[in-house]
Amino acid sequence: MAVSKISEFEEKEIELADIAKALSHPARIKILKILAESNACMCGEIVDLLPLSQATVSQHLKELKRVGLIKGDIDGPKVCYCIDKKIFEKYKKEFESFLSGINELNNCC
Amino acid sequence: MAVSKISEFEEKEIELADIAKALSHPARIKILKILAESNACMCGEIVDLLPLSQATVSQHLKELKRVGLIKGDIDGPKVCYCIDKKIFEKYKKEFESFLSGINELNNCC
DNA sequence: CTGTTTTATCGTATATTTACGATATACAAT
DNA sequence: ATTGTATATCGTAAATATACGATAAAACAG
Repeated sequence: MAVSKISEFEEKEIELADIAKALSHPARIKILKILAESNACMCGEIVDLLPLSQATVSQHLKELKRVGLIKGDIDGPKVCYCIDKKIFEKYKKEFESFLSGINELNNCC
Repeated sequence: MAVSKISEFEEKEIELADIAKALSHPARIKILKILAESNACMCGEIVDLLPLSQATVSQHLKELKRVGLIKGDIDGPKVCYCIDKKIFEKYKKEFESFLSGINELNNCC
């Protein structure tokens, strides 16, 4: 049991769910805010702004990288993370299109 | 270990992550689409449109109910599910506001 | 009351996520 | 070469999510 059935859904549904999954932890929401609103971008700076260990923050950064929302530029021994504008914009549009589609409802109750 | 640190984040970040979590499975994306685009709303009808068992679909409906995105009106032995327009609209706005805020970036790399 | 239909919940197995310490790696400076 | 700094990865423990069969509960039909 608990064999994943995700592959039995449509590509679009899987993608939307995957983007949502990347945003489904407050640490990852906060990381995106930090990258957007402050000048902080080094992994270490982000760690200092979160109530989590360096290893755990690194894992959250990896999840954001997995879906492409952020990318990391190596700068000597450090890594400068930033939002991938292009991919972020693409996902933002897809998500908003989904949400707007849901809003034109024919509610039966 | 694996003691949750979620309570150490800000209320807004927790809420956004929680909405995203509710949308983080293709079955739940599809359920919302079904409720919006078709006349189906009974639990049984939804089950017939998904590649999952009745018990599993019921669990996914419960998760969507948990955050308030849908509600279920009891109709005899059946339950008619529908999107809670008010809460959906509220969350939609919060999410879009978050996404737009991220878009005005001061990228350092 | 009995049987049928519909949905929720329980119990359970497995998979995935979250979290961290320890360690490895990669580079810069001395 | 050695030392220090920054980050990723490994190993592991605990928590949560996913999935389903079986069963319970609720409401109606006959």
